[in-house]
Parts: sequence; C-alpha cells; structure tokens
Amino acid sequence: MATGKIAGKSNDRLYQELARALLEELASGRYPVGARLPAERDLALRYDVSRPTVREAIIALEVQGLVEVRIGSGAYVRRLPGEEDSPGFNVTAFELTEARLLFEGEAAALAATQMTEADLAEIAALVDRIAEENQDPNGTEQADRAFHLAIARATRNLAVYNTVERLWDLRATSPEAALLHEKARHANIRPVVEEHSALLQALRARDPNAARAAMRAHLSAVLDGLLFATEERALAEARKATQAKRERYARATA
Amino acid sequence: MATGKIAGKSNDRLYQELARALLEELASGRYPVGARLPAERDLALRYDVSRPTVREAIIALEVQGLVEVRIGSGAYVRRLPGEEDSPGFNVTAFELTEARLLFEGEAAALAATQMTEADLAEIAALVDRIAEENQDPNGTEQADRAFHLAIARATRNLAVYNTVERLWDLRATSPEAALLHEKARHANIRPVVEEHSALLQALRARDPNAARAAMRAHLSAVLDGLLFATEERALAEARKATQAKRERYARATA
DNA sequence: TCATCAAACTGGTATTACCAAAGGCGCGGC
DNA sequence: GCCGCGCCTTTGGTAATACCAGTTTGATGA
Repeated sequence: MATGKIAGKSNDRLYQELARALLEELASGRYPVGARLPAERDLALRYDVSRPTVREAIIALEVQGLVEVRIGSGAYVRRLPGEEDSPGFNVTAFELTEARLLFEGEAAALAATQMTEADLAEIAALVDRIAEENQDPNGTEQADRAFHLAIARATRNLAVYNTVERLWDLRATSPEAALLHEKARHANIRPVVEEHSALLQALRARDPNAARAAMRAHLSAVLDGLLFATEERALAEARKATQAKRERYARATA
Repeated sequence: MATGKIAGKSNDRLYQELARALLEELASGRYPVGARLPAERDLALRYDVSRPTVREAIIALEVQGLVEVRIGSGAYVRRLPGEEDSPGFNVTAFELTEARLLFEGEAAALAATQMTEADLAEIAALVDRIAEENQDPNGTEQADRAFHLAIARATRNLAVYNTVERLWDLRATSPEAALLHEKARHANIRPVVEEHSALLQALRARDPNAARAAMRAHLSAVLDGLLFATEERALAEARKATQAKRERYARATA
C-alpha cells in the first residue's frame, strides 16, 4: 500500500499527524482541486487509525478551507495548501498598481456619492499633510497611504475599504515592490500632491466620474513612475509586458 | 440553563452548530482568555450531543487558534474570536456584493482585453457546467465561483485574481452572508446562467465596456436577489441603507 | 509539615452500530 | 432502443461505549 502507518513518534495528536499527512498528499498533487478524497473508512484502514480520528483530521482541513465535505458523497479538494497562505507571493509592483488603478478608481467613484462631510474634511486634511511631510520619505508614504485609505473608508463599504487596505499592504509582501516604489517616489513628490488635489476637487464636487478619472490618472502616473524607475534587466520583461497590456486596454476602451 | 440544546434546524452539521454556539459563548465573555472550557463529557451533556461531536467542535476551534487543548487537563481559551482571524468580520453580504460589483466589473473589462483563447475556452466551459449542475445547490455554487475566478485569472494580473478570490471567500467568513446567499440562490438558477452567457458573449467580442456592463448587470441582479431574500427585521435596516446607496450612486453617475 | 502515591478527572483513541443523504445500477415501461 | 423509476450500495453524520494515558488533586503516612 502506498501510505501505510503514520510516523507515530511525534508529540502531536493522531488527528494532527493525519491532517499533516493528508496535507502533504494534497501538496504532492495526488489530489487536484475538485478531486475526491478516499472515503473515511478507507482512510482509516490505510493509515491504520479509527474513523473518528479520520473525521477529526478531515474537519481540521475543512475548517482551513482546504476540503469541502458533501454528505453522502465524500470530501472534495477545495483549494491546495499554500495558495492562500501567502496571498500575493509573486505579485509584482506593476500588477499591484494596475489592480489599484482599477479598484481604487471605482472606490473613488463610490466615495464621491457616499461620503459625509466629515470624510471630506479628513481627506482634505490629508492632502495638506502629505505636502507638509515632503522632506521625510517615510512620513510621505504614510500620509499617502492614509489619504487613499480615507477615500476607501468614505465609500461606507467595509469590504471595499478592506480590499484597498490589503492591496496597499501587499506591497510590503514583496521586497522588490517596496524597493521599486521607494525608488520611484524619490523622483517626484510634487506631482503626487497635485494629483491628490485634483482628486479632492472631484470629490468635493461629488462627481463620481470625475473622481474615478482623477484616481485613474493618479495611479496611472504612479505606474509610469514605476516603469521609469525600472532599469534592472530582471524587470525589463515585466515592464515591457505591462506597457503592452496598458496599450491594449487603452485601445479597446477608447 | 443558559445553554440547553442547539437550534437543530440548520443545514450545518452538528459539530458546526456546536462550534458556533461555543464561539458565541467565547464572544460573550463567559470564558475569558486563559479560562478552561467545561470538560468534553460535560459539554456533551449540556448540549445534548455525543462526545465525538464535542471533540469535532473543539478541534474546529483549535484549528482556528481559538482554544488550546492540553491532554489530561482541558481546553483553554487562547484568544477571543474576531481579534485577528477574520479580516472583514463585520462585512455584510450587501457590502460584499457591492464591492464585487465594482471590482469584478473592472476585472471583466480587463480580462476582455488580456485573455487568451485558452482562458476563453475555460470560461465558456464553466458556463455550461453551471447549467449542468442546476440541481445540486452545492455544485452550482462551486461552478459559479469557478466561473468568476476564471475571469479574474484571465486578467493575467495576479493581484486582481487574488482580490477577487478573497472577496468571494469572505462570504464564508460571515455565517449570515453565506446563509443569505444560499437563500437567494434557491430562488433563481436560470437567470444566473443567462447573465453568465451574456458576459461570455461580451468577452468573446473582447469588448471591455460590454464586459464591464454585463458583469455589473449580473452582480446587480445578485444584489437584488439578496435584498429580496432579506426578510428578517435585523437586516431590514441594512437593506434600506443599501438601496439608498445604490440610488444615490446611480443618480450621480447617470 | 511535607513528600508520596493512589484515585478521580480529563483528553486520546478505538470499536460498533445505526441513520440519512447521495449515487449507481438494473428493471420495467414507453 | 431509450428513458424513467426505484432499490441497494456507498458515504458521511451521530451516538454510545470502552479503555488508555496524561494530569490533577487530595488523602495518607512518614
């Protein structure tokens, strides 16, 4: 038989060892997404444990969202381990900014129609703050982040806010992305303030279409800055691909 | 007694109901961090379930890091629910769908210009699959999810894909959201297939604006379904607020 | 007073049984 | 020959019980 008994010398409880063994089987590709795991009784035989133990292990996987149990049918693979653990592992700075361009553009549009006066005041204050901190690169980044998050919060939609916040934080996941952003930031502080001001003006007018356009223009400029800051040969390909994407998209939506 | 039997009319399995009941007890502050839960045998008596079921529920909590089980001693509260685990804890089904409407609309538009023929073929196949599974509500949901994720993947942007996937999975975070969606799903299977087909057609034409419109129409219909399925007075307020938001936004963007 | 040890308590695992849902297979009708 | 209905097998869901292995507690005796 392929599997046999589990190691057994671990301090873990049996169900934990079994869950780990199953996890490895999932990672090995033996059970692709959508595949059905062997029946509980079969697993019990294979691993030489009792059925309650098998159930405990499967429930552990189920709680983690790895498998989905259908009564009378079986346990099916829902997603592979490691797919969600590191959310944006390979996400590049370009992809990230492209996603922000699309999503935050819509967030700005929604915010323009939903925000309160208090939201507006907070956003306006943050535009000023980023100008004040123009010496400290760290403070600038923080103020920039606060500005974008304030707009997201003004949508009065927690899911939107949470998504925008996460996209911003994903930058920290990739060292290259963070470095690239910092590099691009050194070049141009002033344009950012101007773009933010334009965005604020659109929000003041409560014009969703103008707000969307302003946010897209802003992040489009950020994307340009990233492309400009890219010199390394390692990123040249990604840069080229990104430019091609933008052109294709721009042409089709024109 | 405070606890008594568990509701019992849910579609959840017993261990899930019990886990939820225990979760509420944790949230209520009855068991602060460090406190010991009643013994498995006691819980079994209190909730009128068997000990294996109690164990399954405790393991579900343990996997989520909420309790820590010490052999021979008991299960101890490790941290309270909602402290760190669920990013969008209070996100409602309405907020979630609204966010998806905005973001997935843009994802569809981008996908229309970036997807490969293979992407298109996969998406087309998933439209058929959801029609085939129209009897099995569980299979329908899975096919629906796969369809939306395939479109996100066709953007060739990992950040976009990841965001869409996360928004979908956030549904599972909130029991009410999942329940509401399931309820709304029972009413209308056919429209979903038609809307997906319309979306596919827009993608085939590689028309980003049409794709965005189709996706927005689809999720707008989903949102309508959710609003329709909302009867409980507890949700009435949220429903009203959501409708007001949509009207305000529609008026401003018209 | 303190060390020791046994009994009670607690979780860990196995076994068995029975129920309900799902799915496959064959029979029978059309 | 094809389609549909129903039985029968398979699968997960739950319960009941027993026994083992750690932990805790407290009673007992030095």
